[in-house]
Amino acid sequence: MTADQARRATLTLRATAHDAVRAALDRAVDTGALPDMPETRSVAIEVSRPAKPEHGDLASNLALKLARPLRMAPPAIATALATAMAELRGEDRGSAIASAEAASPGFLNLRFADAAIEAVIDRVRDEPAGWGRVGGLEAAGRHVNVEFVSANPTGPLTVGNARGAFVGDLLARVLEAGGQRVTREYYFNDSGTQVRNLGASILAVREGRDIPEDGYHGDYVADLAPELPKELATPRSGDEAEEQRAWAAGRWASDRIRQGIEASLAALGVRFDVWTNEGSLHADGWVERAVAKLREAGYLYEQDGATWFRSTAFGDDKDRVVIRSNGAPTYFASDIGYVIEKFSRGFDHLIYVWGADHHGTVARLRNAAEAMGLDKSAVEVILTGWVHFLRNGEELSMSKRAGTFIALDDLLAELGADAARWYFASRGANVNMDVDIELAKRQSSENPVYYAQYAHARIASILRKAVDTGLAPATSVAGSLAAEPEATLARVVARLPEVVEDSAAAQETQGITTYATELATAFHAFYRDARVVDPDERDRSAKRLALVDATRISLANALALLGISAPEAM
RNA sequence: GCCCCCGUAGCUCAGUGGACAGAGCGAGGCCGUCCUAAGGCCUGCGUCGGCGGUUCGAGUCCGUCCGGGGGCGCCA
Repeated sequence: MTADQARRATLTLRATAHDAVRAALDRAVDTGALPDMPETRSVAIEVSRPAKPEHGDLASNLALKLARPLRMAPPAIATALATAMAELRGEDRGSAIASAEAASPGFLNLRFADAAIEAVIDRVRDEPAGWGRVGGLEAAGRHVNVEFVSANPTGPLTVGNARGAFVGDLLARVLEAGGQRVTREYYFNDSGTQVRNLGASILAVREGRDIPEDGYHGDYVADLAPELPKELATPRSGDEAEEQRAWAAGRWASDRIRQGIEASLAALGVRFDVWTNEGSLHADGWVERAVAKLREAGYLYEQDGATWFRSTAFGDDKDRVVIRSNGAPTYFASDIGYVIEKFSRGFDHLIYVWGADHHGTVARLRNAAEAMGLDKSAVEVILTGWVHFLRNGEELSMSKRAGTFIALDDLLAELGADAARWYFASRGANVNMDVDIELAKRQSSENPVYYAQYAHARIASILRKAVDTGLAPATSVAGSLAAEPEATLARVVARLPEVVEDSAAAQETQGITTYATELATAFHAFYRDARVVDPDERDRSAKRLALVDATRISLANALALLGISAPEAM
C-alpha cells in the first residue's frame, strides 16, 4: 500500500471524492480548459448524495456555482471537469472514482470504483470497533462539557425530564463519535429553600400532621418518611431547633432522592462524570470571583439597593440582578460563577441542554461570559422542545409539588429504554411533541427500532447458520461488489462515517436513526434476493458472509452510538 | 406589546440552497418446500401554513401575515 493509498483508507469515500473534484478543477485551470480566476481557486467544493441512484454515488454542483463568476454555461464547465477527471484517472490507475459525467443542468456525477467500496467493506471487518468514528471535523479534539438534566433533588425524575436526559446523552455520544472529548455534568441544588420545604413535608408525614402548603405531596414523601433516621425523627424544643431539623431532614431526603435519580438515569443508560452542587460554587468562591470580574470590567452597577449586570450592553432587552437588595446572590450569579468554574477545568466548549422555558436566560448567560472576557461562542445552549404528555387524549398535569407527575421509571418500564431512546433520537431536539402514554405503549411494539434490531438479529442468525454449515466469511470481498444485490448493500454500509460526521457537525442524531433504517431496509432487500449460506457456492457464500458481517457491524455501531442494544436473536 | 421555537402525507416525524418532496404508522391487496414473516412487494396519500422577495435554482435563505407553543421576577 502506498502512502497515498494509506491516507485514502483513513478518509471517507466522500472526502476522497471531494479531493478528486478539487484535483480536477485545478487541472482544468492548469490546462486552460477553465479560466484562472480568483473564484476558481477559492470556491468551496461540495459533494452530496443524489436523490436518485442513477445519478451516481455522489454529485458535485461545482459547475452550477462557477457559472456566474466564470461567465460560462454550467454544462460546459461540468464537461471540462469531467474531462479533467478522466485525464487524472488515466494517470492514477488506483483512483477511487470510476467515472465522472456531466449531467444537466450542470451536475458532475461521480461513481466509485468497485475496488474502493470493497476496500471500505474489508476495513469495516478489520477494525470493527473504530468503524463509524470520525476525526476529521473542525471540532475534533476539543474538550466539551455537556450539562444536562440538572433537576434539583426534591423528587424523582419525571417524564418531563426524559427529553433532556436523552437529548443530552445522545448529544454527548455523537460528539464523542466525532472525535471530541466529552464530560457529562449534572448540576443540582440541595441547599435552597425547597430542600427545607421537602424536609418539613417529611417530618409532617412522619408525625401525622398535614403537609404544609408549600410542601411536597408525592408518594415518595410518604415512602421516605418511615426511613428517616432516629435523630431527625425526634422533635426538638424551640422554633429554631425545629427549623434546623427541617433543614437536616431535607438534606437527608435530598441525598436519598439524588441517589434515586442517579439510578433512574443509569436505567436509561445515562451516566454522568461530574455532579456539581450549586452550594459548592459559593463555598469555593467561584460566584465571588465571577462578580469581581464583572465589576472590574465595568459591567456592574448599584440600583435600588441591588447589584445589576449591564446585560443590555450586549443586546439583552434588560439588565439583570446579580446580588439582591437583601445581599443574597441570584441564581444568575451562581450561573456565571459556574461558567468560570467550568472553564477553569480546561474545557474548550460548554454546552447546556435546557428546556425551552429557559430560553429567556440564554442571552444573559452568554453576555456575562463575554463581559468576563470569555469567548461567547464557546458557551452554547441547546433548548429542548416541549413534550406534552397525554393519557388517552387528556393532558397530564405534571406538578412535582402536588405529586401528580409520572415518574420516569414508570414510563421506561412501559416503553423500554431502546424504544424510548429511538423515539427521542429520531426527532430534532427543539421540536415540540405530544406523547400520548397509552398510544406510545401500544405503538412501542411497532417502534422502528425493532426493524433495525431485527435486521441485526437476522444477520446474527445467518452467521450462526454459516458456522453450522462449515462456511466462514472471506477475508476480503474483493471482486464481489460489481454485481447486484451486493453493490447496493455495500454502498449503504460504507456510508456510516459520513452520517456520523454530519451528525456530529450538526449536533443531531436524527440522521443516525434514518441511516439505521435505510441500512436495515437495504439488508432485508439483500436477504430477499441473495442466498447467503449456500454449500454449493462456497466462494460466493464466503464473500456474501463477509459483506453481511460488515452490515452487522455497521448496524451495531450505529445503534451503539444511540445507546441502543443490537440483539443476537429476537 | 417584545423575544424565542415550531407549522411538510390521515397520524408521528425526516429532509447539508440543487435534478420528479421522503420514512414509519394507519388503509387496501399480494408473497410460505428456502439463512428469523418483528420480513418482502404493490396501491392510494401532499396548495411543504399564506403572500411577497433574493437566487440559474427555495420545503430549505430574507421580509411580512396567519396558526400552535414557550418566555418576558431582586423565583429556580
